[in-house]
Amino acid sequence: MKNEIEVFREFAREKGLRNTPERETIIREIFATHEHFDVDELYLRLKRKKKKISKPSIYRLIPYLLESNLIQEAYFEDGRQHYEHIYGHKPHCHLRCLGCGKTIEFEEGSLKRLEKKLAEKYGFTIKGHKLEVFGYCSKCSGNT
Amino acid sequence: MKNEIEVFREFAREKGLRNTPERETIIREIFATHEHFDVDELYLRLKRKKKKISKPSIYRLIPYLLESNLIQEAYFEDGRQHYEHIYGHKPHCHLRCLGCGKTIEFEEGSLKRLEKKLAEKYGFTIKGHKLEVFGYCSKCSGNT
DNA sequence: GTATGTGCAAATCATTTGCATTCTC
DNA sequence: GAGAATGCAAATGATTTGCACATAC
Repeated sequence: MKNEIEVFREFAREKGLRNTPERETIIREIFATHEHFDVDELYLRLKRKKKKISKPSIYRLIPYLLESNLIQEAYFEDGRQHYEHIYGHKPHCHLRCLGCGKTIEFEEGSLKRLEKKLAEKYGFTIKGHKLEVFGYCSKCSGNT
Repeated sequence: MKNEIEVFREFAREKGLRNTPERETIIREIFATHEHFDVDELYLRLKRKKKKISKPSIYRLIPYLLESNLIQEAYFEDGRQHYEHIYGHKPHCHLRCLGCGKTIEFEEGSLKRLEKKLAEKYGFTIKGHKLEVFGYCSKCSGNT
């Protein structure tokens, strides 16, 4: 299987975009951990590693990463959009604690069937879904 | 069944908040149509009806409307959070067209079972879920 | 009477944009 | 060499906050 850098190179070639060391650095950092990220966090991670990448470069890259399905939006919180890398991962949903923010990923096969059903019923071409379940984890239960 | 105004009055009393004509006007306007709304849209709707309500008053009320389960977040789009009133409605999910923004609401009973399963497996107290399915409607299919 | 809510104007903060320079293809 | 991408600084725009005045309880 191609790795994420190769995927982006190919995507860029097909789209007439250019590949740059900055873009490869950003992509490598995104895939370096399993963590979700927001732009500011990612920027700081890069800064800590002495990579001189500006925030606008990150912001300008994100639409392409979404389009090439390397990442997807995970959730919007505290006024910031959070993303996660999905290339090479099974599709999954999120269970989030409203107290401490802890996030658990889980798979849910039944949504495939649901997508098919909706496609037929409403004539949609389905591109994806986003399911978030929220509540309080065992530690936070009772605090609210 | 109590109406939305009564629900808020009771919520306010229990919380030690105050009820004001401005707040009732906002709540009435939210429930006046079935449409989803964002703060700016709601503000303009009120303005059109010659109601002098400021945006900060809307922003300050929203957390309480969420807490009292009169509204919930629907989706985040174009840099703005969109809400919908849910009091008196069955829980539902959204099917959104990435092309024209058209939104269809549908019910999905299987998520109740999923919630129960997650609660047991991870020890969570589940408060709710948000499922969005996206794709292209029949009109927009093929344009992308 | 007191604490809370309101409107206004100003502040904040994530994201976007203009622009001169640099770099890919 | 032309068109894209970069970094910087400035602009944008949603949301929040400070404050003086008004008002609900």
